Amino acid sequence: MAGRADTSKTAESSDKVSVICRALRRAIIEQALEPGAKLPEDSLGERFGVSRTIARHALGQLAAEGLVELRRNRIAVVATPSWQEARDAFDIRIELERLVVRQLAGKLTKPQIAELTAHVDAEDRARDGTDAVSIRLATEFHILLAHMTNSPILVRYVSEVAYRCCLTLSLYSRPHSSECAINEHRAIIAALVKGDVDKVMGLMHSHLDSVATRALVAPSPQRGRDLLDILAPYADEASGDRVVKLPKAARR
Amino acid sequence: MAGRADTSKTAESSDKVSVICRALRRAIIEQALEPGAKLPEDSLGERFGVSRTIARHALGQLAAEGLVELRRNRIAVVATPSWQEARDAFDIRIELERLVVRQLAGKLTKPQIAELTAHVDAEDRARDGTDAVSIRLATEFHILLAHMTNSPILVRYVSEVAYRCCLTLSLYSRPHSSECAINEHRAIIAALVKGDVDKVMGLMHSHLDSVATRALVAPSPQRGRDLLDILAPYADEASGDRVVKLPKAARR
DNA sequence: ACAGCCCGAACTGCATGCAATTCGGGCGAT
DNA sequence: ATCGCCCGAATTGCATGCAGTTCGGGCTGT
Repeated sequence: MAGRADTSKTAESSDKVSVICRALRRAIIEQALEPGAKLPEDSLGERFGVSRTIARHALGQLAAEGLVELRRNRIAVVATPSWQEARDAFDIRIELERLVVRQLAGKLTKPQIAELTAHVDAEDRARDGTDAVSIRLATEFHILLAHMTNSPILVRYVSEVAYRCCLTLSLYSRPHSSECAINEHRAIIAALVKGDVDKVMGLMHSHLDSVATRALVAPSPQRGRDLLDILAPYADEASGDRVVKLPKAARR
Repeated sequence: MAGRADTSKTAESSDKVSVICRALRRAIIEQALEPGAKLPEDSLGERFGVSRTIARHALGQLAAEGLVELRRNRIAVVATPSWQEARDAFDIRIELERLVVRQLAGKLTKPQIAELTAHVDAEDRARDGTDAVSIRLATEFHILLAHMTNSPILVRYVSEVAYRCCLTLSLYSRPHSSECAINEHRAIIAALVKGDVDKVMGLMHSHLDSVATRALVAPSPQRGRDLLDILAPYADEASGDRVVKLPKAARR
């Protein structure tokens, strides 16, 4: 009822493909796979005991979700969103999740409330564990909320954009100090139960916004890591003076 | 500048696959392919001059977008969203497009304004043409707006959800009386140029909302077309009295 | 040393082939 | 007649094979 099995109708063709997708998604949001990590089809196929065809199909799905970047004739890599894209993703996420809580306010059933509080408790318990797990749990809290709207489309979009945000956090955030404040999750649950629509929408907004602004620390001139962009301002003067050599270390 | 080529980084692996995707998307939103239409892999491959592998991959992508439904070991079909899903899609769309115009208000460049008005003029000119074309143009107007935000993610989501809405219109709408009022498009452009954020957000909201409510005419007891649901209320009394026969015509 | 070229290895793009499953029509039983 | 079963055709699920492209390291010339 409350938490559905999710394999229902959200694409995810057969089984093997979706298994790989799930595994990779999880690896990505737990930062076991960093942005830019290579994902050769054979390796994936070998690791998961399937042929390249299937691995390839899975990569296609993940690319459609924006988690993976596919370049023709080149090895697929974990997506490396630009800072601007990260900010855009958070903006979208804010709107979508406001919609979620708007639909949910005052409509939660007892078992749903129990499930949510149980999840937050789990988040609490995981505080001593690795960052990876707590990040995943924090994200899953939001996805759990989306599930409760019973709107598959909303679930899909919230999930996707939440994953993307996770991805960007691993790029642009500091050691993410317990990033998704657990107390804010509790506050959201409380406001949802109380049925105060405006309050809960405000809470969700500030919750996400604070995560975004705390994490996405300004266009940070250096962290941009895209060689071309970094060099752009110097390009004009390149003729006048010799630029520092970048023989090999600069690649990749 | 204004209207980008879009083949940039939004997944869409190589070429052949994305060609098929685009063709099918278009066929779907122009209602050449109705919801429920079968999409066998071989036929597609044959039609587009590729192997089943590629056709299959394309179907996977479209399924990820929610335009196609994939069932294990069964022929893929054009998605048939439930009425509730249609309503949900419109709700999401409203939020997303409000975000679009919020970002755009007062920020449009001259050439962008020209492009928009040119598009609306094209919509006007197409009024005598087939419904299919005018529906497509109306949808493309919204996607064009999204493009101008320069946010690939927003473009992707707005496009997807707009296509989905198109799909549902072909299911639940009446002959859609020039459904996406062209004048409302003009009004939106005007408000965007004027830079009145609240006004334009309101306009977009009511524009989409009116399309939604005018088209999605209530849960309409009959139009539901899912035999099982229709019969559900009668199931209890089935033992007492013979139900009208439904030998073969009832199927599909 | 250093840059540039070159060639083998690695990898992707795609088609094809085979096994498993579903579909659909005809045939026999009721 | 109608229902149910059964079997061939259609179709999917997946692996493999081959051709074309990219990658990366060593070699050569300067």
